[in-house]
Amino acid sequence: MAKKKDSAVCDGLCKHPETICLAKAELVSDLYAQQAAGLFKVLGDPTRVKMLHALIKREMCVCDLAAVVKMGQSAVSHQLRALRGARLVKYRREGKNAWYSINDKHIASLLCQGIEHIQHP
Amino acid sequence: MAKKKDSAVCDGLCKHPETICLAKAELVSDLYAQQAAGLFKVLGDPTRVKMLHALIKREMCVCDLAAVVKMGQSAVSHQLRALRGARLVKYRREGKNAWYSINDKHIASLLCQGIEHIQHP
DNA sequence: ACTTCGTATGAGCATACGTTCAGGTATGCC
DNA sequence: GGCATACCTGAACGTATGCTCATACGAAGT
Repeated sequence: MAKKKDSAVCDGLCKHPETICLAKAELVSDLYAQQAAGLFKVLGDPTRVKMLHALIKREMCVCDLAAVVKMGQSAVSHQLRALRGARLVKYRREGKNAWYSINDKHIASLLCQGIEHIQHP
Repeated sequence: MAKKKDSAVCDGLCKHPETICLAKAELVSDLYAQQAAGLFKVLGDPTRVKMLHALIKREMCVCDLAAVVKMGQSAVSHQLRALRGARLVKYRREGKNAWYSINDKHIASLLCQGIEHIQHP
């Protein structure tokens, strides 16, 4: 009768204890998994993909970006905040304008790889 | 008085019409942005990052994966469904077990690049 | 100083996501 | 056949996400 199923199905060892042991030893840490997921999560929105894609080519200010991705200035600003938080973009103020650009070449590469991937099924 | 602000701040042309024009011309299509975001979104969860990371090294069955990432079998199965949906993993059945593995080398590379990136601030 | 313009921010709301719970479907063994 | 095992699936629930609206802030221009 006693059924404490689910996570205890194989009670930590299942049929393949050595596989589990090896995999556990090589597993990314919780922290790294969390941070990597955080990075990908920020890339995981169509609006942000478009914004970043546009910023790869050239520095742009907020209202230009809004025009390009056809979204409200507020929405764009919120998304830029997310991108800033993840250090994917940097910005500088010049008078009334804020100029944004890609912070890191690796980010551009990551994004492009993702876009390329979906084109080769 | 009349205030139709926000997306119409610069009414589509702002101060930098040629920038906007160029950026619009080079912008990724809605479809590609959507799909790329979809790909990154699937990568944007710590549990799935761990699962994929483990699957890079070796093929594993569901209950092994559950043990490794310390989650319920049901949760893992749901996540695998998402990974299957995005074609990030493939699986084969062998008797009672379902063996999962990474579907594509590009995915492994993408994931690793993400993990590496967070280690080099 | 007052207004205008570009941008940032907070509240509110609808939707999407991830986990758990409770069954449901095959497959293998007695 | 009957039962246990390995996995899948749908509903439910709390939380997170993305957009809009309204407003606030700071730098010009008058």
